Amino acid sequence: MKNDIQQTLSDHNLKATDARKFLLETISIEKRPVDAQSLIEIMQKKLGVDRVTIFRILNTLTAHGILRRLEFQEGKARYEISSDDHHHLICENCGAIEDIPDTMVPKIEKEIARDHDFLIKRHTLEFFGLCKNCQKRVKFKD
Amino acid sequence: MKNDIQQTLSDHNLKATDARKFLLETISIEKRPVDAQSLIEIMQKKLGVDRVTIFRILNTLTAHGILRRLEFQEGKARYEISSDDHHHLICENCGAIEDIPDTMVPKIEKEIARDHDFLIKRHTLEFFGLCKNCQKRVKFKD
DNA sequence: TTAGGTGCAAATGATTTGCAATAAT
DNA sequence: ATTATTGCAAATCATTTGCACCTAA
Repeated sequence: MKNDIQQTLSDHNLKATDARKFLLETISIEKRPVDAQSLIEIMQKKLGVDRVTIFRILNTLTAHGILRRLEFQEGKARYEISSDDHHHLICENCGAIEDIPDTMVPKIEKEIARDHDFLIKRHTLEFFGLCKNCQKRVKFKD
Repeated sequence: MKNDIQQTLSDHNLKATDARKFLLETISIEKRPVDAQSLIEIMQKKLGVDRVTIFRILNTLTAHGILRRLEFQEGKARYEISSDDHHHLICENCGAIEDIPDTMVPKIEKEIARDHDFLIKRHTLEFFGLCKNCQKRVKFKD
């Protein structure tokens, strides 16, 4: 009996190496998208995996659509398990990230396809601002 | 009589140096968001400006809201003059970038502010896919 | 067994930092 | 005259590449 992760990998004809399994487990557990550096720190301790391997795994899994690569204007990428389309509310003060479902964009995309004759394959929609808690604490809101 | 660019800079208490004026002119002329490297190549020839200066100008002008920093998942930033909110249709084949007006997101933002108690300060919405021309030419559309 | 993965060293590309020299107001 | 801005050299950070060795299927 294969578990979810093993199954996912074998579905994509990817070898189920320790590094890949551990990386997928770690990302699954994290509630917010993680950057390569976090994974490197965790996996270097636990498994002795080289940083290069982690970048390679992230690329492979992203290419296979198992992971989704995100950019929050930090000069580095973050990754999350691919799941239903959703967006992120990113607090610029504490870094909290909340997921919100994607309800409007599919509609917009149809209009765009029609009006601009553009074939949309993917999109990114992120909101930056202050979460509930930080609104109380931060003085300069604008 | 100050021109637009000089006026903008002085409004922000920024000195109107040749490098800044030239950079703003160049970005104004470009129809699509430019990356630092393009500016470096242009400005190094024309004015002999150092690359570091260009990065610093981009940071300063972005901090003052004169420019807007964009990330199209290329591992580098692009910049455009801050203007009305709009989004981009980015062709993954030829790199063409088309602007489209932002009509829906303001509505969405109100709902989010209400439902999630999140203070939105800015957002990014980009669509990736194939432009009209490339749809005809590219074989593997998915 | 064997194609696909990984480690290590070194390279690349984008962007930043420190400090002394320089120019805009 | 002052303070902001620039140039130059060197550093940092994220990510990639080449190649020999290793291992999951």
